[in-house]
Amino acid sequence: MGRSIPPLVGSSAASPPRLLRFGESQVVYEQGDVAKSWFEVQTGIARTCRFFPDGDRHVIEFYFPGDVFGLERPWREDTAEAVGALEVHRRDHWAVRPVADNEEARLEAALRSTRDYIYLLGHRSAEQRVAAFLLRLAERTGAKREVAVPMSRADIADHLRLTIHTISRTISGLCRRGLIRLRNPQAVSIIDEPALRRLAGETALTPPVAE
Amino acid sequence: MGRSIPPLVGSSAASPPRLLRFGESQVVYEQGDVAKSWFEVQTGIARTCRFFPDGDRHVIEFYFPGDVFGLERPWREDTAEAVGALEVHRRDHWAVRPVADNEEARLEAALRSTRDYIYLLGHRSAEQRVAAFLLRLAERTGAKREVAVPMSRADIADHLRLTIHTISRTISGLCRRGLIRLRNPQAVSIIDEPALRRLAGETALTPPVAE
DNA sequence: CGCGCTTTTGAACTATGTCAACAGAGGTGG
DNA sequence: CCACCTCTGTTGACATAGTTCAAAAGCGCG
Repeated sequence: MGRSIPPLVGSSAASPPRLLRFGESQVVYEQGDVAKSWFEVQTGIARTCRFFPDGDRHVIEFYFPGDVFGLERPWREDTAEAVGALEVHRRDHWAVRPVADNEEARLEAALRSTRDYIYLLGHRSAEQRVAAFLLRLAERTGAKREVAVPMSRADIADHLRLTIHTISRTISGLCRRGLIRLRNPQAVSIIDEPALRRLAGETALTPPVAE
Repeated sequence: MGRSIPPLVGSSAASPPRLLRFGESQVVYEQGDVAKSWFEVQTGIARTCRFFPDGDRHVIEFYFPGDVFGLERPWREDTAEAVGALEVHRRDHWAVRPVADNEEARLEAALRSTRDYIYLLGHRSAEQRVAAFLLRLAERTGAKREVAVPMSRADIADHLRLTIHTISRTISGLCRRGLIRLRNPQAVSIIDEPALRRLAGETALTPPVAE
């Protein structure tokens, strides 16, 4: 499944993108900050999260190389952090930004994807969520069989709204049933993709959308 | 809490709104239809839902008099139905539509509200959800103490992602604890609003947004 | 009155969370 | 190079919120 983000417009010659590097869990920007720029992942993975008064964390989305994030204005709706080593291009000027039409398209896509996410959260079991997550991970990273899982169990748990225990148990369960194999905690082999797909449910998730 | 929907523009003289009436559970438009018009509730309540292959239903939102719904294009993302008797004004022409800027604002508001909704679904207990639902109902209908609950328990359940049993039990529980009183299943009196608010959690929900 | 709805309530079940312990990988310093 | 430490992931035993199943209670309507 491809990216549905509209192409960017404007010449970057006007303000060349700056390459920024972040380490494990370093903050790219913080919830509530004034938004002055947006980012494109070069290498590594970024995550956006919201933190709640009760100390709870919600991982909204993961961004992979080529993905764009941090487009929202005027304030950051969420905090962006590096999952492991991360390189991003920062664009400082709003002149270099999706045009208005595309902005609307972007928001619509974001809304649609958010709704699929609500479906995942509201209507699917732990096993279905994990299956769907792995499949999407494979799709998004272009992996066929050997899927890299660079984020921690805690990241996955806070994204799927489960605990690390349930994630771990569920993954073990999928292994036991022969749907996947675990070379190591960060490397999953998909053995029986059709079964995994069946488990995840037909309802494909729409691709993620930058914000 | 007020509506955050931008004001509408365009003269309705060009195409006068048409008044339509619907009865209990009649369909205003259906998921997948081509969107040719949008609606403003005059009297009664409308609900938008999504239906899933497994027969599951998700009630996305309720719309009260003055609320606008069905703005999305080019296809209906969800089905709109009447909750009891409903009168709406239909606007047939897209000329009479929020302007582009406002459209963007609307989508942003919708996205924000959807995120609060995710928070409700992902991080709150049944009791907290029901409390929040009742308070929002009161706010939206301008009720102080005597809140009308025109939708069925099934509607509420499919909106809060619980079963009718849990809804019913939870409401009974709130009664037993003296936070509310139940004159009849469709009429709740809020007795201890501060306690109800505390229960619902600080995190106020943003007002609903038409689509 | 009797039927068909919605709501309420009770009892048993189950998925997931909580608590607790252990295992393995990697890093650091002796 | 090994001993130790920390951090993450795994696993087990138990707790519990919410579901499921079953039935009764209220209510409108023919």
